[in-house]
Amino acid sequence: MDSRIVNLRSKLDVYKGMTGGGNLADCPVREVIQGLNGKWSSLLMAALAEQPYRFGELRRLVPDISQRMLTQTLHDLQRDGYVHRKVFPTKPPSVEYSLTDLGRSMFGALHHLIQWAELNHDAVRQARAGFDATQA
Amino acid sequence: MDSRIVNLRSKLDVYKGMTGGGNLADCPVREVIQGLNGKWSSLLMAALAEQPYRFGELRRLVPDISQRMLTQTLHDLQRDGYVHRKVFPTKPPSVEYSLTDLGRSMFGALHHLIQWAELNHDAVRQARAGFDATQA
DNA sequence: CTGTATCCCGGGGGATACTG
DNA sequence: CAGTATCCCCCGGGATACAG
Repeated sequence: MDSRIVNLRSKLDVYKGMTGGGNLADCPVREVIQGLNGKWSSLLMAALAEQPYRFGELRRLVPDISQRMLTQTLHDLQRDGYVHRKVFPTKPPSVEYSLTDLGRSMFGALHHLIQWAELNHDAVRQARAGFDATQA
Repeated sequence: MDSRIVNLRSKLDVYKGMTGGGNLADCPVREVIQGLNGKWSSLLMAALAEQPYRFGELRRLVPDISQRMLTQTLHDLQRDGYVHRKVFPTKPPSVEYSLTDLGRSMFGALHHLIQWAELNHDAVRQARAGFDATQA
């Protein structure tokens, strides 16, 4: 069996998470991808991939995030199973956020994209500049 | 030199695209990542990774995208250098969209995330369901 | 210290109609 | 066929104030 045959499965079908007639509206892959679409999701994943952090540490680490969005993004990441929230019943209370196994697994994939962006952001910048120049 | 030393470079620093005191506000990696944050960007990249498509073909391929967002998303992807737009001066005119080398390179990285999503969306779904159950 | 609760604004994104 | 143009709505996300 030619391995190219395998590759004939449409990348769009892979995206849809199903082959052929699947309804694109509610497709599982899109749900997952959009969970990372927030302004701060991937950044916080990168931070927590480094080590567990407390709430205040994260806030200092990412100075331009609002308290509201930090809470909400962590909440969303926890909901999707990427982040574990551990409360220490001290006074005043402290909370530690860390990646779950699922979160580390997901970041392994996300990391490729981040590394690509680091290596190629110059090319993207130039593409934008060139494109904008012609549109002027 | 211990290879673990290399890994000591903070994943957050990698994300910032600079080490240490970089300003997180305007960091190149974030710019690139957010270029893919749109609702339709990654989906269209997946489609065009398969093969070049004409405008109308894409619209039929993704029935739930509005004409406006298809135009705009393709425009944005072209601006970032991922997509090439080729006009055939026929009557009526036809336009073909395809990935550039940069686009194919970027999709190579994005593909990891899409594949991960396909393999693990069940786990994410369950995490969400479990989380929502406790919050009820 | 770690959050909610409100208020508010800008922009992403849908529906529809019109043009080359 | 492949777009623009316009209108409009919703919600992501910031600022601020309050609470356990």
